[in-house]
Amino acid sequence: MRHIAEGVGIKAASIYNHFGSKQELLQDLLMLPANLYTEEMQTVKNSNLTPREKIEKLIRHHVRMAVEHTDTVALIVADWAHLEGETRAQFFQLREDYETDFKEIIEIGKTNGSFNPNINTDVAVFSILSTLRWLFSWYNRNKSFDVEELEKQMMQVLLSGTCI
Amino acid sequence: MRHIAEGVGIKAASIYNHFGSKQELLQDLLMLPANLYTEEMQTVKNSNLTPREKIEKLIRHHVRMAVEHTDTVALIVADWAHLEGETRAQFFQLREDYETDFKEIIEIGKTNGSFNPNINTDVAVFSILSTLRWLFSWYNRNKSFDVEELEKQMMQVLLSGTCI
DNA sequence: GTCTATACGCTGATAGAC
DNA sequence: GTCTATCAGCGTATAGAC
Repeated sequence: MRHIAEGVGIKAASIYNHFGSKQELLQDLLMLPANLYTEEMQTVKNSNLTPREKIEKLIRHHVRMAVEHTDTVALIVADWAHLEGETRAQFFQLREDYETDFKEIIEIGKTNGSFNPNINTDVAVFSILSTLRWLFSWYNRNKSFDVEELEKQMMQVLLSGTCI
Repeated sequence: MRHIAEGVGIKAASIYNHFGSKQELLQDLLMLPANLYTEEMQTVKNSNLTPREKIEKLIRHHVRMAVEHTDTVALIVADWAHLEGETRAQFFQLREDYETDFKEIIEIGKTNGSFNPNINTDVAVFSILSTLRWLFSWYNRNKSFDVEELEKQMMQVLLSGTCI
């Protein structure tokens, strides 16, 4: 709290005029951006895009978040583990629902020919989301990389692989 | 230190008869397994496998580590950030060298037709290693998954992608 | 090599003056 | 809404008995 206070030019005690506790501060910083992923998922689900287009739109959203809100994504990925009680359960639920929706899109895509039915959906989604979650750390070291090129590359690597 | 001591049935103070400090304990736990990745990379580099086979061998090694030494990999991935001083720099170097070697294999593979020359090597390697680093957490929730099937799936997802 | 006792810095948080 | 003063708890680590 002392470090955070120093960052905004006040003393630690003054933070408690704005947030009830350190935990409440963490919750306010985490949950709002976390909900952005859920909202994007709802938009995608309610669209009439193909499964392939839906996954591409979600990937683009992850890339945009990593690029435009690098620090916020870093906070979510690194510090969700410090959430407690009700809010922690709520975050877990958001995350689990997101993954379930993601998998469902892939499953449907498997049946209509846009995704390879031989791949395990669990493994594939884990791989895609692992990469997208930590993309902020890659971008932190490659800030000059063109955003549209990054989107294109992520699409190719995550969907078509690195081989010929 | 109290928790660790409790885990082995002694008091926290007694740990200091075996390790000079908490930091030293962390270093001993981290650096030995971290070197296993470097050793495997040396073996692969000195082999006469094709680039594609080299990457496949490295992927298999990551999967084996995640499955057979789940807790150790979790420790490395989560707690390397708490390393200090000389050892921290040493860990960074190991990791950086590993990534450089990994990228070099892909680059060579691009020129002789086993990897897609249109993909950005940095992005591809980041994606592959992100997945492999966090695989331990997936396996923690899917311990019953067959190891050979997991190897096969990882190979397919990371190298050929999820699309048709 | 284990224990108890203890030092001491850092952390989150509160009380109360301004 | 900010500050100073202060607290209680926890963390790592040491001293010294057994």
